[in-house]
Amino acid sequence: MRSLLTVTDLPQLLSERLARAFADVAGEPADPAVRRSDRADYQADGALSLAKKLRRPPREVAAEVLERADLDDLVANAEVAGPGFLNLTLSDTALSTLVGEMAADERLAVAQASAPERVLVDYSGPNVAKEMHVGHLRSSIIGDALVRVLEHLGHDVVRQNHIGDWGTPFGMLIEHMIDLGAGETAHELSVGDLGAFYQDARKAFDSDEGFAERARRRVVLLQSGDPETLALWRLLVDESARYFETVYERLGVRLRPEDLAGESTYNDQLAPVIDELVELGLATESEGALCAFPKGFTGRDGGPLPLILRKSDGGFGYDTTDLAALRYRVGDLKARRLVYITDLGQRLHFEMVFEVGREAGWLGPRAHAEFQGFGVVLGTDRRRLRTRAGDSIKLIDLLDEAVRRAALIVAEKASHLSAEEQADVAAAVGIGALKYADLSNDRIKDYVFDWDRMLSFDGNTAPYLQYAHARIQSVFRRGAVDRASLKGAAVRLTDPAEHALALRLGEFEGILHKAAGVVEMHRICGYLYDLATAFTAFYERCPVLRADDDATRSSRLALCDVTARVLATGLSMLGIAAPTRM
RNA sequence: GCGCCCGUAGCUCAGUGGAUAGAGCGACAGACUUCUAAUCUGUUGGUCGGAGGUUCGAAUCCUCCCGGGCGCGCCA
Repeated sequence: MRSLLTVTDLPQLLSERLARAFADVAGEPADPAVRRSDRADYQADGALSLAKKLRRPPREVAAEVLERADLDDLVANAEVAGPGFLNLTLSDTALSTLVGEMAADERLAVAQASAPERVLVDYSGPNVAKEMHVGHLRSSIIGDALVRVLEHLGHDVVRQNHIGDWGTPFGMLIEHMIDLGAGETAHELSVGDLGAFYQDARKAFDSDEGFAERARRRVVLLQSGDPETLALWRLLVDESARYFETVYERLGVRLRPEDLAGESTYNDQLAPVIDELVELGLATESEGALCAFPKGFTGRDGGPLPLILRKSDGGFGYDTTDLAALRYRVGDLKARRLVYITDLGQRLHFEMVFEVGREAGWLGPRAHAEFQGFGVVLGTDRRRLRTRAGDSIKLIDLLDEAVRRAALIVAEKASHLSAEEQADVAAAVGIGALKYADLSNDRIKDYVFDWDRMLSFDGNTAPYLQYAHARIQSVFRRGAVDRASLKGAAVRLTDPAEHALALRLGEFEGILHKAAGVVEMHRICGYLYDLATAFTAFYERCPVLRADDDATRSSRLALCDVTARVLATGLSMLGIAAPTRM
């Protein structure tokens, strides 16, 4: 039987304890269905469905479960209520023990996975020589947050930045680079003027037949491995990669050059992959192209829907590349869980890729792939976020504006800080607000982008959480408290607000597991907001530095310390900084 | 045409089988010689898009309909 010393996930702990009793009563495993409750700390609703199965009165079943459950060390009060709910109130001593465990541990008693899983996360995926936009923002920060949580939980994470670094556009891009000269190209790309570079190349391609012809020839040279062409291509890719790095650095997304695994990575695997699919009988000739028809997908005409393995002109498209990437990730990188984070528009494509992967035996018992898509970013007019001219907004412009707006607020409200500190805080608040606005919404839904709302210090925003964190820090400063000394502090909960705060603290670990499992970072956001709310209620009611006696004071300081660390750790899981002064 | 996703308070969003559906903003009324008022307290506000169904119990599961978005063979 697990105790508070090994588990800091309260609902899970209660669930485990009750599960034994439920199993005894049911004669087989039965879900206790533990939930938060507004009538107690938690409620367990499992007796109702179990009663139905056993054809017994629900309250009688609930009472028997309670009779058999071993909850004495955790629960102060447990009773059958309503039609057969079990209302559970945690004991203050149990919660004190739990907070004490968190206070004494660097990791806030969040366990590392005993059986780490190799998880591959595919995210960000910008295109070479093209500007990054809001779509890359979502993929980048959701992926980054997922990676941070998985790593914190002790998993073995492989990041893959599947950049667009191959294909027919590179003919025109390389020719445009030749026209500009390498030096000028490097300059344009390094200063982040990729939009102009790409558009100029496109313009030349569309308006100048001679250029278009050169571009087409250049594609052939590129695909045939012409050394000079490859060198030019390499330059283009390297310059773009450098640019991506500066954006990631600015955003606080921890993608590195070694995480790059663009489409070109799989060039020499395309033919072998096709050979394997042919051998397995999964490839079919159709309309001059070689196709795979995964089971269960139909097209406009009601016929089977293909992935094009080899185009009728002999070339390869992204279907083949994504299949090769899948095979490589499972076979060579040994990933057991693969998470793809792209916009929802690509769902069908990836579901088809995964189905072929299953039919080919790459996926199955040894590995599974998940498509975790996200919705689009809308303006306050409820239409896709764009510039007034109708272009997609450059990601870097968005970052600049976030920090600029935050700086105005900081200058007004934190004039007591030095100019340098103000700049740091503005960056943390601006970028944090931008990321939090995205992460705090359900990934699958579209969300409305609104500067005023995301930068507000009220409500479920990054600035509110950052401020809550900074306020706690100021308590330590004001009281000249050595936080290290709080590690062994005895926690005593007396006020209901302390009890409520401790409950929320005891849910941290479980939230991380849940968020990583279903790739829903907004669960972490909602949790941190609840925690901050519980803290401010505590802070309003319970004097800390002015507590009546030393024992209460040190207990409350320990609550402050653990809360601050959960907030900072939680925000860091989201890739958001928590300044100590604001 | 077929498929996928979304529809919850005036606005922005939580809540996916449990008790009276929650939060922030807005509006209204309060609380600062501050442990940081960048905060907090209270009031206001909902036929959970609609109609059937399953269930002891449905915002949540099923079916149909309405509205919005996206996708459906050689672009990614």
